[in-house]
Amino acid sequence: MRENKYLQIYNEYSNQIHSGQLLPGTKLPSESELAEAYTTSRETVRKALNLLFREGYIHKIKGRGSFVLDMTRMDFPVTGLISFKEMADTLGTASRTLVERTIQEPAGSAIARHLQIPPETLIWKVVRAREIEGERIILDKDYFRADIVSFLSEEIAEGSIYEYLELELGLKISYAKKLISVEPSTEEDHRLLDLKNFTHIVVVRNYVYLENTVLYQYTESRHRLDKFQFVDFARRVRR
Amino acid sequence: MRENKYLQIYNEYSNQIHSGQLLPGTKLPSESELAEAYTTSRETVRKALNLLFREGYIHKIKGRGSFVLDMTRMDFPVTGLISFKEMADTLGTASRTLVERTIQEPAGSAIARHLQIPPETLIWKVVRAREIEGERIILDKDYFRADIVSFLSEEIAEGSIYEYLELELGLKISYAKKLISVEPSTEEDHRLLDLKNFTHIVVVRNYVYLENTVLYQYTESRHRLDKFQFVDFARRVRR
DNA sequence: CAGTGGTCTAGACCACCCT
DNA sequence: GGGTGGTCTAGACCACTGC
Repeated sequence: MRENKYLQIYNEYSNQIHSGQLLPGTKLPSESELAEAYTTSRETVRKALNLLFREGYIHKIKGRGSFVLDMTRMDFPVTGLISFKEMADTLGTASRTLVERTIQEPAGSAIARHLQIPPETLIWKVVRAREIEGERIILDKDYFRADIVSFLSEEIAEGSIYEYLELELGLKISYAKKLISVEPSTEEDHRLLDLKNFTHIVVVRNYVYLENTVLYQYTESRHRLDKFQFVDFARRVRR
Repeated sequence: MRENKYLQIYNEYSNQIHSGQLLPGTKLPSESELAEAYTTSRETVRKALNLLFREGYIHKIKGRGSFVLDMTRMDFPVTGLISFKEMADTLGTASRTLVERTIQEPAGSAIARHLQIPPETLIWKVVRAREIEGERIILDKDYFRADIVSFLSEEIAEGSIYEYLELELGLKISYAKKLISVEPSTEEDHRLLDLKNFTHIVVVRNYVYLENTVLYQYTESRHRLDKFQFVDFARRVRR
C-alpha cells in the first residue's frame, strides 16, 4: 500500500467529479457501502468524504447521504488567490515573468517588522513583474530569511521559487496568512507595471511559516485593480 | 452528555489559548495522555486536536507533539472578511446601520443571473449603508429568494438578518462562496456612501447556499477602498 | 530505544430523514 | 422502521523525532 487508503478514495472521487464523470446532484454510495466496496472501515471512508466535503466537492446531509456539488460554478481554485500561473493557465494566454532583481541585503526596518527579525538580518529580496497578454499587471516582492534560504539566483526566480524551496531545500511549509487591502500606488508600481492611471493598487501580504512555526518568508503581491480577483469558499461549521 | 466530547476538549483548549492561559510554544499533553485525562479514546482526542489545528490554534509535528501557536499575530477573525460588526467591535468605535430600502420585487435580469432563477421570480431586496465614525463606508445590498424567505421588515434589517434566518426561520446554511474584486464606483455608491473622490470600490459578492444546495441569497458588499481589509489563514495540506 | 502523531479496524449507539 | 451520516471506542501497526 503506497498511498493512504483514505487519500486513494479521495483522489478517485475528486478526479471523477473534476472530470465530469460524476454530475452535480449525484448521490454517492452510503458510507457503509463504500467501506465494503473498498474493503476498509467506515471511519476511513469518512476521512475521505470529509476531505471531499472540506474541499467543496461534496455535500453531506445527515439521514440522506452525500451528494456531488457543482464545481463548475466555483471557479478554481475553490479558495484562495488565483495565482499568476493559474490565472495564465486558466485564461490560456501568453504570460511572462520578468525578474527585476535578486539580491541579498540587510532586511531594513520595514521588512524586519514584517518578518519579525532584527533590521540588520540578511535577507534575499526578489522582485518580479508578471506580464499577461503584453501587460505587466502584478508586482511580486518576495523576502526570504537568508539564514534559512541560503542561496537564490535569477534562474530560480524565473521558475517556481516555491518548488525550489520545497523540493530542493526540503523546507516544510506549515501555514500562511494573507492580508488583502487597497493602498495608494507608489512610484515603483508605476515604474515596473503598466498601471494606466490607477491611483490605487491591491496589496496582498503573505506571511509564510515553516513547520517549526518560524516565519521565514514575506511576500508582497501588488495587483492592478482591474485584474484582481480573489475567491473564498467557506463551509459552514456548526458548533 | 449534552455536548460532544471532542467539542468539549476543543472548547476548553481554544478558550485557554484565546485567554492567554496557554502561552504560544506550550506543548500540549500527548494524545494518549489527553485520552486518559478525558477518559475517552485517542481518536476522539485527535478529532478535537485536528479542529484546533485547522482553526490555527495549534500546530502538530509527527514524533514531537502538539504546540500552541501565536494567535495574537493572527488578527481576528482568523479567516474571512472582517465584517461590519466585528470591525466596529474591534475598533471600539461608534457604528450605525442605515436601512435604505426593504422591498419585495421581481429579481430582474442581473440579480436573476446571480441567483440562478428566472428574472420574474420575486425576491426581497435590502439595501443598507454602514456608518463607522460618522462615515458611511460600506454599502450592503442583499437579495433573498422570496419563496424561501417569505417575510422581511425594516426592523429585521436593522438588526441581524442572519440571526433571523437561522434562529427564527430555521434556515440551515451549508456553505458560501465569496468573490472579491475592484470595480468602478457607481452613481449609487456616491449617493449612499461617503466616497470622497475614490473612482473605484471593492466589491465582495457573497453567494449563500442552504443544506439542500439551493442558492437562496446573494449579497453585494461594496467597501470604500481605504477601509477594506480581508484576512485569509490557510493550513498547508500535504497530499 | 521509548515517545509521539498518522493511519486503520470492527464494532457500537445515536439523531436524523424518508416512506 | 430502515437507511443514512455523526459520534465514540479500544485496540493495532506504522513513521517519525529525540535521546
